[in-house]
Amino acid sequence: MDKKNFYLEIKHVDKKTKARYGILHTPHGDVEVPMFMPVGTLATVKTLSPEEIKEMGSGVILANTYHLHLRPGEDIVKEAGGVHEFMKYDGPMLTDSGGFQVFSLQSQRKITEQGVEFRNDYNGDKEMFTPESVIKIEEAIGADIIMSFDECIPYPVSYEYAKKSTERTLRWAKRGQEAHTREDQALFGIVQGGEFEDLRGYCAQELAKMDFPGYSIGGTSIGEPKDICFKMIDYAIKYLPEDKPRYLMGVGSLDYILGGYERGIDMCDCVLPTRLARHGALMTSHGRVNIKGAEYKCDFTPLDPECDCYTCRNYTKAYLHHLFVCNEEFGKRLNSIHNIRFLIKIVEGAREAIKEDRFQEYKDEVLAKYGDERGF
RNA sequence: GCGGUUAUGGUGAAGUGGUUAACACAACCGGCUGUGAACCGGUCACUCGCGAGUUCAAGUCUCGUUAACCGCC
Repeated sequence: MDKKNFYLEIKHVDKKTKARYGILHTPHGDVEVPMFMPVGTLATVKTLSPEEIKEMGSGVILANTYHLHLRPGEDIVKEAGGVHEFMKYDGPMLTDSGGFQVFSLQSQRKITEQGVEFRNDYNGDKEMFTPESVIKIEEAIGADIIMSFDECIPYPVSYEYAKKSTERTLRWAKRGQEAHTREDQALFGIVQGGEFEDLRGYCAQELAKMDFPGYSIGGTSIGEPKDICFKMIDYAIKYLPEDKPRYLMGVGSLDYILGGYERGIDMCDCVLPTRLARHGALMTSHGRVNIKGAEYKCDFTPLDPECDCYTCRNYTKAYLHHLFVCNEEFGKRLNSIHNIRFLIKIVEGAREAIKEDRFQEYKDEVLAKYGDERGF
């Protein structure tokens, strides 16, 4: 990886926490960290156009190697000119490797040292993902940041299994790194290790030795308690190089996001805001709003008067309620615009707070306001 | 006027005389964390048109009655 193409420029570290503010330079532009990345599995953030995503202030968006391999196939994405050209998004992009699908589709696959066997449900073919083949697919897709092929270890899990799996994930990281050829893509290593301090530490140290341009912390937000998630970060992050970006995978509720930033995380992603939006759960400055509720039928006020998004500037809760009840696509879109913007605005506030050495206060204030038991 | 058919929640309806009246939609309330997710879960008929009867036991059988629909005068 050419250092001129991709690097993290740390501008400021919060005096009282490990939170850091910086600029991540990528082949498709510079973005500020810490940041939140919306998920666009199939080369689309469901219901949203690239213009809408940009207007929300989103830095990077994700796509998924496993899903794009199945449909339409990486060769078609490559023929289109790469994922940016394919979906007409010229900002930075990241592809997840399919490691999470090894976890979420676990009933239909078999893990071996070589890789993961699975069945292509669209044509019935038996296929195998290996650390090398996944990198090859990610190169064809062409995102700016790509992930190593890993196994996302379930929670809870035995120490023996976590150890075996983590060692294998490390070998896979090495194999992926050796297979990676494109100079304009940053390949991240992924720290696994379950909830075990020694395994997390060992995995982080071994990955650090391999000198990746960035590091992910994986195996998080899969049902483990919050304190365990934070420990998994702490166990790993002290061994990760300061000057490289750290990506906390799959984390999307406010307490986890801000808790991650507090510990030195630079980027995280989650389907939560977009999925909640499509299912009618909206994140607002006065708590969660289930827009399908009958109480909004005649509520002609904006969803969140404190929000500057397109939805809140133009539409009422009564209208959003109506669209949801009628299962109208436009409702899902307006809801998604709002939830992502809401989250990104809080992240923007976090960046400002870090610059002014008041991240702790900001976090406490935000969580006191939104992050209660019915929070998000 | 005569003969026949039907009658079960807001709706569409299941329901050999035997616990708690199936299921679906609607309604109401939740959930969703590197998206197999326009998804998933919960609540919603102390009662089967009405009235008698038979029976240990009736939404189910019998009689009467009312209503709707279909025939025939």
